[in-house]
Amino acid sequence: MSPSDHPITRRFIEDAGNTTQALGVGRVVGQIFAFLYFSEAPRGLDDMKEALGISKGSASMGVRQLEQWGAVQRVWVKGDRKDYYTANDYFGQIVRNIASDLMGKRLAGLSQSLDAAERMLNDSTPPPNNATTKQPDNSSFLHGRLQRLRDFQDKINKTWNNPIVKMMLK
Amino acid sequence: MSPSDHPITRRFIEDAGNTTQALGVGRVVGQIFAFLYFSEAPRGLDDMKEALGISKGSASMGVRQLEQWGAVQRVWVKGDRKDYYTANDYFGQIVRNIASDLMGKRLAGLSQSLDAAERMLNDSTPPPNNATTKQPDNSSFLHGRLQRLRDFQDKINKTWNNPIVKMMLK
DNA sequence: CGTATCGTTCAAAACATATTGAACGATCCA
DNA sequence: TGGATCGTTCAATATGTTTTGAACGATACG
Repeated sequence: MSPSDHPITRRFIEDAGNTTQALGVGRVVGQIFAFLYFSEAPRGLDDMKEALGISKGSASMGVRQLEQWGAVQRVWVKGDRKDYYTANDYFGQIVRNIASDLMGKRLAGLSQSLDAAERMLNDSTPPPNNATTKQPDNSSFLHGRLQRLRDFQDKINKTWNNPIVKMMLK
Repeated sequence: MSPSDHPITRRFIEDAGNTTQALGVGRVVGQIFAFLYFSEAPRGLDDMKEALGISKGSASMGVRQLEQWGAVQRVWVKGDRKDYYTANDYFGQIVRNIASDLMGKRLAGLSQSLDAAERMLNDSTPPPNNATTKQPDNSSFLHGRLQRLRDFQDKINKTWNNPIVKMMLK
């Protein structure tokens, strides 16, 4: 009995697929997770392939993604050399992992851009007492905006790492 | 002087575009916001069109999206009947607005699916003392999984509405 | 060994989404 | 009122992403 046969679980599989797609992570990822989540017994690539109507390649890539996020766990079934998987239900941890993965690089990128900006501004800043240098655009405005960005970056990091927040999601 | 001419701001415009694209919200949205964020003076659709190399239609749609999220504000420039815009820098509020918009519908969808599931399960549950009814799949397993989903839903809502979290992002 | 059965890879194709731009209605001004 | 200048819309198109599936290497087993 496959979850994709049951009208209830079929709907959740659909929902999960739409959600992961909206997150920019591909629809099959969500589908596979939901399929496993509603499977009592572990499942292999061929089960997913058949139940969800996807290719074996998709199943392989999707399940690997899920594994990297700790959303899914590989289990050994003795006497069988296929890979079998089950879904984790520590949603809080999974969400944190995914968010870290998706947000992390982006915050690092922002940090780099801010550093680069600061460097360029310092290099091109004229000696303070040289009054003749033209200042074509209002560079104090730019400084202010960059500062606001730094503040925001800090706040995000602090909120994300806040123990209370961690606990609430755990 | 347009932000898109400045090497520093040009980079932020690029970053912002990539970020919003990754969020599944379209690249121009981020580009427009960064452009406005680094413009001291208000800007009109034609400014965006020229500075970012996008069509007027894109500028119109993107700026409207930003307006709905409270990320951008319309300002009147007297003697000109064009629409001008400036960027807000209450990032915390903006993030909350966007997250509510993107997450809200999805959580509502989950809620509906859970309700529907519960209804279907109740309808098809046999009278407790009728021992002859077949129970083809382990329905207690399904119940458990649905319950875990409900718990998760609750936790997300509570965390999101928690005053501490609100304050940290404000 | 040779064969069968896995999971993985990646170029090509299918698909989905964002962007364009011409047409349009609204508004302003002479 | 007529013409000019806005912003908006939406079908067509361009762009980008996901999915497929044949080819492949690895491993188990007779």
